[in-house]
Amino acid sequence: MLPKPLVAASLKPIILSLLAEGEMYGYQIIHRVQILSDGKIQWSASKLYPVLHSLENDGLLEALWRPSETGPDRKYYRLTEPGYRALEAAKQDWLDLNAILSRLWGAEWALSPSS
Amino acid sequence: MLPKPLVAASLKPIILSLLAEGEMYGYQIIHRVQILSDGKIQWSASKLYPVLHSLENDGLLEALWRPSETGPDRKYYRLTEPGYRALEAAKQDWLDLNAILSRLWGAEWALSPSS
DNA sequence: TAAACTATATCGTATTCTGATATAGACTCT
DNA sequence: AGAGTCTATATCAGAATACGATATAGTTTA
Repeated sequence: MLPKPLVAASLKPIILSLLAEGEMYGYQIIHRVQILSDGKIQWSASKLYPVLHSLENDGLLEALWRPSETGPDRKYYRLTEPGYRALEAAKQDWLDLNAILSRLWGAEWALSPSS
Repeated sequence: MLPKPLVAASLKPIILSLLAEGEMYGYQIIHRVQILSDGKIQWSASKLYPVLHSLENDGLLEALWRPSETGPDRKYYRLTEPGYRALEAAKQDWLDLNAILSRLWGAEWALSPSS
């Protein structure tokens, strides 16, 4: 399990990244992140849903209800155009911070993205 | 300026890293971080001091007052042995998170630390 | 002697987080 | 049919955290 501040810092970037790959619903995101992170990140529903609502409110996501074949309806989210731009900005922030840390932790920490 | 959650996530790791290079006092840390980050991270005194106290309380830092030639006394901090270990743990956490993000953002984001 | 700068410290509000709880559809079992 | 479980979204209230404002105080400048 990663420390709380790291989990908090990666929350929005990860949501945006997952949705950039295709639409997903809340529970699905939680399970996907659990797998993706080898269990190092575990989001609760009460953590995820308010963030989804706030991203939707900011116009970065849009939601659509779809029926499930095996349970209650699901609310699928997908990225809007501003959402894609926010994702690029988030990547750049991460790049900036890694650059700062690489000044402290040495060259082997430096990322060299093609962008 | 980096987003608030990223600043929060990097706060303790950066403090530990700076002090691993030698003892420093609060104001000095604030100025150093400002330079180090090209202004992308700007800590206020009211943000830094409580964190220094909490790290000291956790036994990761120890403090010693020294006179200044040009103003009020300064409280210098240095890493304790647990502090050095906490720094290594923080680096590992960062490494883990970058690995997770690299699964989303592609191979060019992967760090290959010698560790 | 007053203003400006350095330096540490803390308070009280504001914000953010999250465990607990609510709602509800579908499925299983007896 | 009723009870229990699982999936799924949603919200609230207390807890934890963040931070602007403010306080204290020594030194320097004017």
